[in-house]
Amino acid sequence: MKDCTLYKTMDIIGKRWTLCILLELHKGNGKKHFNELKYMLHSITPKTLSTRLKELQDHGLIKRDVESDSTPVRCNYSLTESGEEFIEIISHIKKWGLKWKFENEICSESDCQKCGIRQISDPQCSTQ
Amino acid sequence: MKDCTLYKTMDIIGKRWTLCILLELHKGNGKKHFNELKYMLHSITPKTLSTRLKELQDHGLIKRDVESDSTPVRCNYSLTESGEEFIEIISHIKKWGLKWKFENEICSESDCQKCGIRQISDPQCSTQ
DNA sequence: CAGGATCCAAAAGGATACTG
DNA sequence: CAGTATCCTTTTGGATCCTG
Repeated sequence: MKDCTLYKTMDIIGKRWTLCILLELHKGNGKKHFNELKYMLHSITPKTLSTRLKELQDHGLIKRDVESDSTPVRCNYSLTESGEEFIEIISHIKKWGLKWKFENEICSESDCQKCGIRQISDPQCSTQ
Repeated sequence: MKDCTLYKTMDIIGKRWTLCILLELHKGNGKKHFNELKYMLHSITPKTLSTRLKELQDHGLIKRDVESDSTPVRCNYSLTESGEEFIEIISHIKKWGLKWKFENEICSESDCQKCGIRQISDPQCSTQ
């Protein structure tokens, strides 16, 4: 049971802050620095952020680019292709949550400003 | 951030064993007893199983029916409509996991006998 | 700026025994 | 049979300080 694709996947994306980080990277223009992420996810500690970023890199959902010509060092984090595709799953979860009343006044909006995920409006798999 | 539909939903379904339980209920004919589940998820403890079942009931994904004419008491657990629909999300997660190589030899099969989820074969949202 | 190191608190979950 | 109670281990993540 534990070596099933599903559970492997859930082990990666089921952890606290992971979805927040993916969404934060999805919302922006595509690149964010460490402290920028720390600021957006205002109650995350650097240790936890660092851990999550490393996990997501290891599993190929995000990538880390160092600006070579900057002092001090700056690192750009962005979603990879698999990371972007994962956002679709998050959309489905949101759609399900909205349908079955796991909602609040903000996420009931079709385009939630907080989580940056646009609600899927048709029954097909929109690529939003 | 924390009161978003997404995070509420993830709080419910992101916990260890939860997906296993939903899948176990999905695989069967629709009804399973407590000890039956405990046996299928062989390393789960009754405490954890009890906790998860209660959570899932509270959130409406499963229902619990007591067989009134039995001694000792027997309880049937089964998926509700929202629970069944959630299985579709699990299918999407599996599809994503397979595409991006979070796989093993078993779950690579289009119909995984272990997790009971048939891989979605077309790009649309199959209701499997 | 981007983290690593250390210490600590809280929570989740397992083992085992017991009960209506 | 279907859990509950108790105890305990492991995991997780937060706080804080430090560094290349």
